[in-house]
Amino acid sequence: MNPTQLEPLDQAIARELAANGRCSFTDLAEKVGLSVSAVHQRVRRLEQRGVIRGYAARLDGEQIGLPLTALISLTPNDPGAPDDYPQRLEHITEIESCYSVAGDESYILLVRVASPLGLEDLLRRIRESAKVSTRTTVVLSTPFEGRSPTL
Amino acid sequence: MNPTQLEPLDQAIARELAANGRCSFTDLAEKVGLSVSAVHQRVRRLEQRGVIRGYAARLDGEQIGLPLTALISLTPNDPGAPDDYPQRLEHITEIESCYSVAGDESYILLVRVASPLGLEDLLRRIRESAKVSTRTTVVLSTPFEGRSPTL
DNA sequence: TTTGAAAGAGCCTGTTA
DNA sequence: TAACAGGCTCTTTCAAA
Repeated sequence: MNPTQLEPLDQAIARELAANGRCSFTDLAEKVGLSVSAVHQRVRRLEQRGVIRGYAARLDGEQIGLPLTALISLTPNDPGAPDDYPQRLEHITEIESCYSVAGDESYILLVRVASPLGLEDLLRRIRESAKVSTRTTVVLSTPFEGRSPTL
Repeated sequence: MNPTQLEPLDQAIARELAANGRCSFTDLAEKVGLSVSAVHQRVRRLEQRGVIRGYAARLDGEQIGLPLTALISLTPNDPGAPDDYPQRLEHITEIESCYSVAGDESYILLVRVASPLGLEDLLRRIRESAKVSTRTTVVLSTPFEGRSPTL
């Protein structure tokens, strides 16, 4: 599944792009010590292989009108039902991430909403869409988030 | 703090860059219906204001050698100690995100490691650095993650 | 897989409206 | 604020090793 392991050069490229997603190929080439075209080719390959899944601007929740973050744990109401919860939740755009977890609960969602009222409405939609009970943990502040991994 | 609210044009730009962080200014200009230089100016302003906090390649944890994700809840050992936990944890690069939360626990961390042994070692370092008890929820799979918000 | 070169596309500044 | 025009940089493809 994991062919060999990421080559050091690819590792360096991925690390750099994780930290600075808009880095130019020229800069990238300098940093990893390859020609521009060689770097270009490797980046394309990393994208094709799915090592790089995409690029995103990281936005400030406060400033884009979604100041309220929460973690929502899901417990199935009907333990016999088929486990298609992610599909049932996919259309709810307030859900940024969905993790299937080991433990008392089945899933944990990370969501962002505009207000407590928005959270209330979101919870209602999650419960209805997925037939689950929810337990919500409100995020008070975010000391740091989305740091790039050390490869 | 949130001057007025994000203008529709800035909103469109932020939305596009959240979905496609490497989008060229030329494409961006077409999509939002402005000239390239006007878009350029707005993007720079969004970056300066901190609406856009940066750009990142989204990497596949499996393929970069960090297949194990976990959520770790922290409870202070000494409730009287000053609350500088984020600072105490900042240097631990396996911690991708750190949320201060309302509830039984004080913080929730999202971490990525290479193996169960790596997780064990990480937990030890977290407990030592921050003087906390930990409760760990292992992520079994990630149906989706880091979706861009709907502005 | 890497390089270098070359053409085109895109970036970005200064100026004008 | 936005558009335009320039000079310059970056991207992308190609042939060669």
